[in-house]
Amino acid sequence: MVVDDMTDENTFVNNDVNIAETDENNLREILRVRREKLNELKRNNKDPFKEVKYEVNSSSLQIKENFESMEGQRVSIAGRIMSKREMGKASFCDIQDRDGRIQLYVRINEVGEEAYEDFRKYDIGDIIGVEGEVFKTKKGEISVKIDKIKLLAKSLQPLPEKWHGLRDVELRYRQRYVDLIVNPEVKETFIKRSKIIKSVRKYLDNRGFLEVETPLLNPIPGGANARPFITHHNTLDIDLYLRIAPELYLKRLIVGGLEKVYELGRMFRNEGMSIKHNPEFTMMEVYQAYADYKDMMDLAEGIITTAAMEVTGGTKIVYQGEEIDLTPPWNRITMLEAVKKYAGIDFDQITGDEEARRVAKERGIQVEENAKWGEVLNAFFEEYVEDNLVQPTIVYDYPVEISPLTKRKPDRPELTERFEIFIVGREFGNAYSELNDPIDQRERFLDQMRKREAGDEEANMIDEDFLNALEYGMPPTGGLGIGIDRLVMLLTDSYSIRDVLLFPTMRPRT
RNA sequence: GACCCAUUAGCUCAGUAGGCAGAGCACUUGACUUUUAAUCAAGGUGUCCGGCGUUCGAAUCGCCGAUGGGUCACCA
Repeated sequence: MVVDDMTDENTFVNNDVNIAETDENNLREILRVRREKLNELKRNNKDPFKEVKYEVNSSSLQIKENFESMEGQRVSIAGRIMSKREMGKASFCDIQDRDGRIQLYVRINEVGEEAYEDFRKYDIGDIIGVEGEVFKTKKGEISVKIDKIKLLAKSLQPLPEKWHGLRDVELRYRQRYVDLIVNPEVKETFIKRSKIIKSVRKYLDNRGFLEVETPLLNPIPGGANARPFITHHNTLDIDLYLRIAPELYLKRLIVGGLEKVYELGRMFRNEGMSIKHNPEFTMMEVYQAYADYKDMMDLAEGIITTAAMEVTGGTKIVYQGEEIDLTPPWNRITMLEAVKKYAGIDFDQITGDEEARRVAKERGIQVEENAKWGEVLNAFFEEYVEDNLVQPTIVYDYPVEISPLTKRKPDRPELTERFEIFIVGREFGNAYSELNDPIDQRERFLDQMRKREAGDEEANMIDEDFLNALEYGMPPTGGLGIGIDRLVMLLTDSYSIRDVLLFPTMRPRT
């Protein structure tokens, strides 16, 4: 908007905080006082919200790290007031910028009487820009002796207590902005998250993988067993699903000849929430033509250990009190061996679905009435094995029944060339030699369809276009998916997925 | 979805046997020109998550509900 001749802007702008909106009379004392301060600033033509820019030439960290060379130099910095210690005609306060905190020394002689009186009214939480000289106090704290100070934004809400910070988990998730202001370790976690994602991208980019973007809005959700979110497009008048996995699109690109592709992005699954599950989460999937699942094992180790190195400086980490050694190579064990080891049952000796179900019944393992051999094997794996896989372990050769998109082992068609990565008893990745036989893929889809008709809402739907793509010929291909949120949890020692999501899904407050 | 736990001042938390609702920080006023959880003096905090009930009397006991957390189930 362009307004000419705005000689008296008070004609256009209500100078006071909107009383009707804030219902000032009903505000608590602590909130009312700050609004009154703002109104007074406006009356004195010092409305901080009219400031548009502040020239900053240093930061708290820069000053602290380079004190020797910067002592006595003038700097211009800005940040949020986090504490104040007033002593009459001189004061100390700490401001916080993106790098941390630094102490300011504000003296009436330096800033002048009017500015000093204004400063005394500034609140913890206000944002200021200051200029002054770098020095060290008697007690040895690196500080800035201020001679110019400007209020850049007024904080109308009091910050949480300086000592305990914000502890209320619900408030921390709902008002992450406050959490970030007062809990430094939260900021640290999200900086690490960003580094991990950068590291994964860099690792793949350096190896010639092409980052691509495939649709989030899918006519047919595929690539995983999960219930999707449904939405509607008005112009096309069709329901669309939010993607549950990018797999089928990425494999179309392999058919198209891109050969080495990956996508790192948000997935959506309309399922339960827990410390490990959020309805939207981030996953990386990578596909490489002419490679197999063994290649994907090496790739997975490389991606994860490189991220660990970049974020923690090593490959030995501690997660929730447990020492984890990510140094490759990781343990590798077949699912059959693992079940034999931890459950004491050799599924190689069990022939047929019926016998498998009988063994499950004996052990009190719940399986579907018509569960197949492979499904029973998987049930045993989940019940007996997973929790034991604390150190990084690659479990491979999964049964075909639970792997509808995976190539069979040439010598054992009831098994597939698939593996999952387990660390601290949790799944971190899933990979396989991709099924590229369109005839077999159609059979697998039909099998999934039968499960769907039997009431399994998570079973795959038939994706005819994907089958069509396979019919053009997809080279032998290795694919790998890594749950990024879980990786971030592992490398930041976070207990809950909500601690690595800036804005976790919450029920709206009424 | 089931079960368990939590909800008290802006924040962090006490609270009782069912009997006037508390502390620290923050805030207000005053003192203080090198403090750092600054200090000193004085001062006001409130839908005790909501509703219903029991009771002379409920923050406290009961029931229903809300939100969050945890465990389990499903999943990555």
